Amino acid sequence: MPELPEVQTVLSGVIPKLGSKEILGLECYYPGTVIDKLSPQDQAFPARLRQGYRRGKYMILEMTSGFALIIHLRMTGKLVWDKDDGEPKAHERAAILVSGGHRLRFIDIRTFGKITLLPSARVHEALPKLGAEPLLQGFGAAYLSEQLAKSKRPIKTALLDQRVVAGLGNIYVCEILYEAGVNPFRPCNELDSEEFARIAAATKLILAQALMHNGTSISDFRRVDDKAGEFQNFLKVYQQESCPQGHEVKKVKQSGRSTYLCPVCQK
DNA sequence: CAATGATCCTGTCCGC
DNA sequence: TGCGGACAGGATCATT
Repeated sequence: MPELPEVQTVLSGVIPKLGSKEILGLECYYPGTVIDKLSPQDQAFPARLRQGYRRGKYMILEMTSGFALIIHLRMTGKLVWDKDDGEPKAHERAAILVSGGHRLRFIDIRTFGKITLLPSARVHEALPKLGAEPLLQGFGAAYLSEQLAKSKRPIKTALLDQRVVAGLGNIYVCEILYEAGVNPFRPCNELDSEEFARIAAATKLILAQALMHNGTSISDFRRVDDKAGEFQNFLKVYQQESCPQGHEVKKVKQSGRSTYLCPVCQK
């Protein structure tokens, strides 16, 4: 599922495709996929891309017209660069039309993904409250400890909370906690500063490695050019039978989600 | 306020 | 071969 490394990988592919081409419009083929916050007389198109950036799992495309698109892939969303034959493909919920006969197809089997069109000045208020960017300096052992030291929540649940850390999902949280040697069920308030430090370091390490390998193609994640990521080849516990030490990996339900862990390596 | 559960949705896989 | 059910899980909203 698209988490920070996958979203960043998709965005890094989208930016050069749009390049200096003209963005002609935004079409919606499934009710609710496009959230249009403009009044009818507003002119968002045509425009060019001014800048594209990521915040948590959100992609933000700011256009020269002063308007912006916020794109969230949720679970099955994909952005596919393709020739424009004027027809939406299977599961295509929306499309960004581009000059030169191309379109960026928003393909999303389970329809949870969203594209929001709004004035650039309102992007900040339109995004939900998000925690620290895990790859930036503000995120570290001190931040995690400050955020979580008093919480009784299991550490895994806390790391999935986008208000604490922006961009983590089920796959990377499982991998991070294995790397840190911390059991996902441990309550946050029972973790010591050394364990918070290991979790923070593991977060940065795992995300950097995943980014280097263009994300994880579990199920059907693809880049804009339809290439798969490669980090699935480096997973140590998620959907694995045994950990690198040869211990059996356990799969257990934790607040409705599958948690993969090695009970021997993770204390 | 914190924690849990339901909800949205469809393709895939498993057992019978 | 077909069918029902479990499962996948990000984010939001409702409930306890």
